[in-house]
Amino acid sequence: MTDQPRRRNAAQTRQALLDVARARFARHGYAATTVRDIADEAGVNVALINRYFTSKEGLFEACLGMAVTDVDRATEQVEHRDIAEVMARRLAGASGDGRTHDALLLLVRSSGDARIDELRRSVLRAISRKLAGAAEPDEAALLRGQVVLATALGIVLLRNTIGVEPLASAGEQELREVFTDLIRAMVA
Amino acid sequence: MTDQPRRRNAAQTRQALLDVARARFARHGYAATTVRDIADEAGVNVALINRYFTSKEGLFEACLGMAVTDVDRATEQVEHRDIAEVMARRLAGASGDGRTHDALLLLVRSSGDARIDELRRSVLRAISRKLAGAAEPDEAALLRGQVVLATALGIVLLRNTIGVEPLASAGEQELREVFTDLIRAMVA
DNA sequence: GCTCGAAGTAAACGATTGCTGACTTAGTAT
DNA sequence: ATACTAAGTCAGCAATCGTTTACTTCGAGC
Repeated sequence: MTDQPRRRNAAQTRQALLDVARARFARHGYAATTVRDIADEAGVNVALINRYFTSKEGLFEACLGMAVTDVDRATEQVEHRDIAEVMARRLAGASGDGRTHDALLLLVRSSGDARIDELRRSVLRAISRKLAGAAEPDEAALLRGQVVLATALGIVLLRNTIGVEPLASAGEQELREVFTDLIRAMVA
Repeated sequence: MTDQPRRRNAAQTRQALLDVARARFARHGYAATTVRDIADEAGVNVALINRYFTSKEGLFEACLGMAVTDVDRATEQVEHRDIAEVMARRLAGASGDGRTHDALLLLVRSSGDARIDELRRSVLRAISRKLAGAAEPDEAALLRGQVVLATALGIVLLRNTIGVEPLASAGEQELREVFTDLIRAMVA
């Protein structure tokens, strides 16, 4: 917040739209999310979505880009052997840690556009490569990395979006324990 | 097929709608699926959806019910200690085995209706209870069962819906191997 | 203080959504 | 053969969707 809160600020408005859209796309999916809902929650006029992002799909793609940036930043300085530990901590984090969870959820949501879907696939592959725990994993290791990724996605789904007990309100400690066991069996 | 194919057959039409709807709801989600799409693919008039299922949500709920029946029938005569093996085989099955995969996918799709969501949660809890491998699992065992369920859901998502390689075209043998390892580490 | 471009607003557009009611057709029982 | 009911059709409703256009308002630079 280096600049004082101007009432008219394009960058700020753009960011507000991105934040709201990301959360809603992640939690309810693309089709179930309305541009009017997004604009209203962001306290912004609907037309600005098209002005800043061309279309609803453009906004979705921008959200995906932001999520990718988040994932990259969260993993770039982490040693391969520590990835699992970091992911366990993020996953087990309180439900309030929406950013990480939404980033993962976004990666399983589709807008129906083939080009965006391909982008999403490449990101998922990149993540599973890191989860495989090797710089240049062979196919078998990559497969196991993707199974770990599948578990992470499933956990976020069951825990945050659907809210299945006791997983939804499991403590960070015990969840991390289970996830660590899993990783040891899969990629260690 | 005990009765000859009459041209007008309510039960047959109803079932055709159910089959198509289940596949589309599972693969594209509730909101992204159109009643007209369902009717067209089933070769049936749109109005019949409302006649037989009251509403789009009614059809969705009926699909969920059918999926529940499928899951029950697939697990009722299986010993607790064999559940994992059975699930591994189903999961690893060819992508053509749509029924099992769609049944799982349906359980992570929401229509937005709170009552249906609660039904869905109870089904997911029941499955994870079986996966926990004990008749009366304690909370810790139940949690691990839900993590296994999360993995299964994530795998179907990545493998069938999104199509991430090499998971999407992994052979039944190797996938089953990995999943068996996972279960051994989680609930064995 | 005036101006001019950027930021934001309002209203409506065409298309599509789920759904309904009046209608037609097919099959069966008498 | 005829009548009656169930199965299926058709056209259109009201609501909502994403998007566009013309407009108003703010705020910085001269």
